[in-house]
Amino acid sequence: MISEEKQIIVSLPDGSKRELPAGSTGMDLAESISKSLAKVSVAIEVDGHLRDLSRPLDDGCTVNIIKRDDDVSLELIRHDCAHILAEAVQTLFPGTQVTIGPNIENGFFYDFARNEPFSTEDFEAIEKEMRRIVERGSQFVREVWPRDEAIAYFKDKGENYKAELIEDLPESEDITIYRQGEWLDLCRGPHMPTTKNVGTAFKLMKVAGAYWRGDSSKAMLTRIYGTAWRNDKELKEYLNMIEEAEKRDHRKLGAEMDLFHFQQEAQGSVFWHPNGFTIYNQLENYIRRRLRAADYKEIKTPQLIDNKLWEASGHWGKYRENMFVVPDEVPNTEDDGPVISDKGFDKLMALKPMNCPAHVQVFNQGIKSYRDLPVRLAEFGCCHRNEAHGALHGLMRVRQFTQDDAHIFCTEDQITQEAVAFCDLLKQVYTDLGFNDVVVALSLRPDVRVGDDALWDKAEDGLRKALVESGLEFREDPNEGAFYGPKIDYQVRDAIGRTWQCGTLQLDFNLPDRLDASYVGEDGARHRPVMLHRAILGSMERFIGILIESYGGKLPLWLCPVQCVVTTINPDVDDYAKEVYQKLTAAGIRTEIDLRHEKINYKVRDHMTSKVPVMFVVGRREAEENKVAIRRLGSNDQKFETLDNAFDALLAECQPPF
RNA sequence: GCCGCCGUAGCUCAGUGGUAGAGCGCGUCAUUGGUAAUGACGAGGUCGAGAGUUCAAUUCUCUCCGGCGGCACCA
Repeated sequence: MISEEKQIIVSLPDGSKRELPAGSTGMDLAESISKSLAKVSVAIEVDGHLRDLSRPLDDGCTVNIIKRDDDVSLELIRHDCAHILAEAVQTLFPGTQVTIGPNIENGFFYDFARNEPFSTEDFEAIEKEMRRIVERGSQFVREVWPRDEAIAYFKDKGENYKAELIEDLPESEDITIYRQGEWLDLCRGPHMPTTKNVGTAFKLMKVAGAYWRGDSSKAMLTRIYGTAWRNDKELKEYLNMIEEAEKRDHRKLGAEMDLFHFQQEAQGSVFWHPNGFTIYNQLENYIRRRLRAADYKEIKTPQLIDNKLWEASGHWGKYRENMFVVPDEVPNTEDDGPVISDKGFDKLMALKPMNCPAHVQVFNQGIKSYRDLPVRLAEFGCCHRNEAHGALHGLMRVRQFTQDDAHIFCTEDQITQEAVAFCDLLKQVYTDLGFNDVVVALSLRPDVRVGDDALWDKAEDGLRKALVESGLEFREDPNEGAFYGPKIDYQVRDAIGRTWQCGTLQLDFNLPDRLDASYVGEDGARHRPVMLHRAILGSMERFIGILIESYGGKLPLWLCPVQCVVTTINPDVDDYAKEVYQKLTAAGIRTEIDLRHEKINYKVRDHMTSKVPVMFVVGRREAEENKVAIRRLGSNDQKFETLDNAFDALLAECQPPF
């Protein structure tokens, strides 16, 4: 009997089409292609959206069958893992409420509400239970529930967080539940066919606190993080990568290379050591040269400024909680009585948390004509911010830091040219410093804002054009701009993949108005300039932290604290070594001489472990022939060169990129 | 700031209810060496701070400080 059943037609990624009975699922499609394909399939991608293999296909759609080996299946494995973790935790720790558990980069997490905190000592038992659930091979079954029923079900189980989630889902959305055996969870899906598809390549990594719905006024939940991969090899590689990355931690290398330290009397502020400050100065000088060439004028503004200016700028109201406030009063030095009198609190000053208001003061001196614009004022501006204690992180997040800051005052018509010039300059600097993995975001107008739409149009177009011309890939974030203007943020990654904001370009239509900056236009009337806040490195401290991690301490020669060590094999050649040392030092190469009576093996190891990039080793042979033996960090070879040739080559290599 | 973990010599760490140990580093001596650790000896610690329990606390409890991992924050 020929069925009159309706047929549907679906397209495959290669363009071919297949006809299937209506109601056929992804699995049916896979089976129609081949049994072996069906075996390894875990999901389908329908018109670009991942779906369960068990969902029926729509007529005319394009279907990509996802195999477990495919890259996209990683997110399924991780998401399934989160569910399995939740079931395991509820099995072992009854009374624990589940909340949310998404897949993330490299793994997954699940947030639990429980009176007792979890500890990493619980991991072994939880992982064992997870493996049992995987082995059990329960099917993931998708169900659509009526909203009220779902809310009632979770409330009845004491799962108040889940009930709240459902209550907040839009009416238009189906309430979907995924079952795995006896256990179920509210979930949008999709999932793989069974828990067995998750495999065994997962590991719980850490416990952490996390606020419910990311809101610090709400309950603190316990988050368990895990990592999950397609196979044990991938898992092992990832764990090795993490281990290697941790060796590049700038806090660790900072101590090993004797660059800087922190201590609790000045928590969150850096004590730069000679080695570290050499890097700092080299970097600062490089930026200074770049800025001069780009027609910036360097200034220096006060650290301590009366609160009247902060009130005028608006920071006193909005930013004060992060400011260090200082009474402008001679403190009481008697043993009795308070250090500061009541009156002292009426006369307050603050350490600047940013440089902008001070730069407007410099701009405001005298009368500016449109012919003076753009005015570009740069400062290596030392700022203090009273950051939350939990936010401090080595050089990356400190309480005292120096921005490579500048403010450009220009007309509305100059926004684009200035943005283009800045993006070019930033790209050039990042290239010189060896960065190409930069996350760039363009943040566009929020709902609440100052300035009219025509100005925002001009500003956003200018920034977009600048980014396109600079050739960096970027994403656009609607609504994410500041109320005072759109901005570009440049983020770079540290050794273990955390991103840190470094460069920024922010347009400001507000501050010139608040602080009454103006210029005389061609028409003889006074106009408001547009203000561009911009930094290339962001903070000297943070950027040096990133540099250290990015190079694993093996910095480019021009930034190295010690560029060359001259050392001897035996004391007979001390005089020759000194001669070599003086030649290099006289040429400005940062050189140290090591005449210790140690074996050459010991001295080589010593300097290699301190990451000295180049050693000139001299013995009797070299002294007689006026040569040096060159030993470089990261190589086990040595090269013999005449002193003159070695010197010329080294000197050339020590030159900064600009 | 919130949750959790941690704090022993300059560094990395072991250890114990009866006031401490290793390696590296440091100092002295010997060694005069050919490319990633020469040997011996020695100095060095109020066991983060304060309080409590105890005959006795570095060890157990609490509070504080700091560090680490997250979260929140980073106009």
